[in-house]
Amino acid sequence: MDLSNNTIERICKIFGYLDALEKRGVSFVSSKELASVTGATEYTIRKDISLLGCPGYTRKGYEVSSFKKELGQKFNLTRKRKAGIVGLGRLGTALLDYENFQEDGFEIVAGFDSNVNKIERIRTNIDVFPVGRLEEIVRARAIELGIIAVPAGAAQAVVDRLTEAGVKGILNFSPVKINVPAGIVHVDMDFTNALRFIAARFTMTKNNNE
Amino acid sequence: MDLSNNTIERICKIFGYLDALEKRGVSFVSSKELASVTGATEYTIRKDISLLGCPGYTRKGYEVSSFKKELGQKFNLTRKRKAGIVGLGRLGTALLDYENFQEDGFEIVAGFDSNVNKIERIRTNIDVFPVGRLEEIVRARAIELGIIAVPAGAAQAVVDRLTEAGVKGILNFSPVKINVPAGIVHVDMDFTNALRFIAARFTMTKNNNE
DNA sequence: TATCATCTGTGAATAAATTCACTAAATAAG
DNA sequence: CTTATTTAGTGAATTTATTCACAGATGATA
Repeated sequence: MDLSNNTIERICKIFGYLDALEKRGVSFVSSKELASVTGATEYTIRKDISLLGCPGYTRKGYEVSSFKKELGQKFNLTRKRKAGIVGLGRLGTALLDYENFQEDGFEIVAGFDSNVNKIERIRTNIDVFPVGRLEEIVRARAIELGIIAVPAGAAQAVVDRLTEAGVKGILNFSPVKINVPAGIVHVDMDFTNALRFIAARFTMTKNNNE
Repeated sequence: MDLSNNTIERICKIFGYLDALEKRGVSFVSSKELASVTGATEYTIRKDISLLGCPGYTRKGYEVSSFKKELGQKFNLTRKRKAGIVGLGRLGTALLDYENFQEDGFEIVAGFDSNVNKIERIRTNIDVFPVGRLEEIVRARAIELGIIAVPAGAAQAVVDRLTEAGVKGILNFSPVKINVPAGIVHVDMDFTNALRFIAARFTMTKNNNE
């Protein structure tokens, strides 16, 4: 199977939506509804789903719980993934206790910071360590995902250490481009860049009379 | 001018990189270097830039400061944009003091929360208000960008109020799909979905023997 | 000064992604 | 029971995005 990033992104959104539908007790969902959730068209959604080989039912749509289950299996979204957060500033500590991670199949099993005093002051249920113990803890706890919330200047060094220690994916909140070895998946969450994108789109929008 | 989202995204990344180069005193940058920063190829970068009509110089590349200046003008990235944050939980308060916003042309001029007690406890230099005063403050301070950091259930109502009050762009940190009126630009920053995307890509990666 | 290497710019070619147009099936309505 | 409506599935057509191939330019080198 060789799916494009766009397709995978849509499927991930769909998975989250199916989860919400399931909790609400909804049993079927149409490609049209999924289209509106993902921002794609119903054609694209049906193409995506047909690539996965999941069945839909005429005049009903896709059966929520079995569809979700199948996506979970196909993309290994059922098993809990262990993650560690490096950098426990304002953002890092906020992420430590971000409830949605825990609810949605991800488990934060460690936090790291270079400032030992800060570590002692942090009040959280999650174990926090000095960054010197990063490799040790990543290995010991089989951490698969690294979440980077350190300042820009420290990001690449953290990436190198995380990947060296065996992390397979990285979610990067630092506002710099990071280099990861081949085979390591990473996603950048650059807040400033997102705001810039929005501002840039202002100027592209019709009837823009600023 | 009619640029694709992909192009605008690359341009935004380039703008940020140019800013960093300028601070380092670098005067020229090649399409190859910009390609590695954005994750695109040098061909794509040159196409993007040629769409904008910015000049490059043979055997030198693009002149950093004039290129940055021109991008700033074309996309209105020079003027400071005012933003407000709604929802002052862990994440919202972290964003209130996120230094990079201030450095990069965005100014957080207000925070809002529904919990009045919480508002009194928050220690920050930014003015915080009960969410009841949202429309009033958005209008009074000419806030253009809304940053949403409220729980999922409250997100759509906040979107409606922000857009009604005249906000032109929204950065959504809540993990639900929001509906915005036509003409309003928005970007979703769904952390859980980003982790899901990474996990899903694990299964697509070659030599994946988990 | 002649040659070489490098870098942009861009039309053409290719590849990728999306949309269309239509079929088939199943439920609902009359 | 018949007809209309809704919904998935999918090959073909279209559109969009990327890459290629190469011309043109300029600084470096010998």
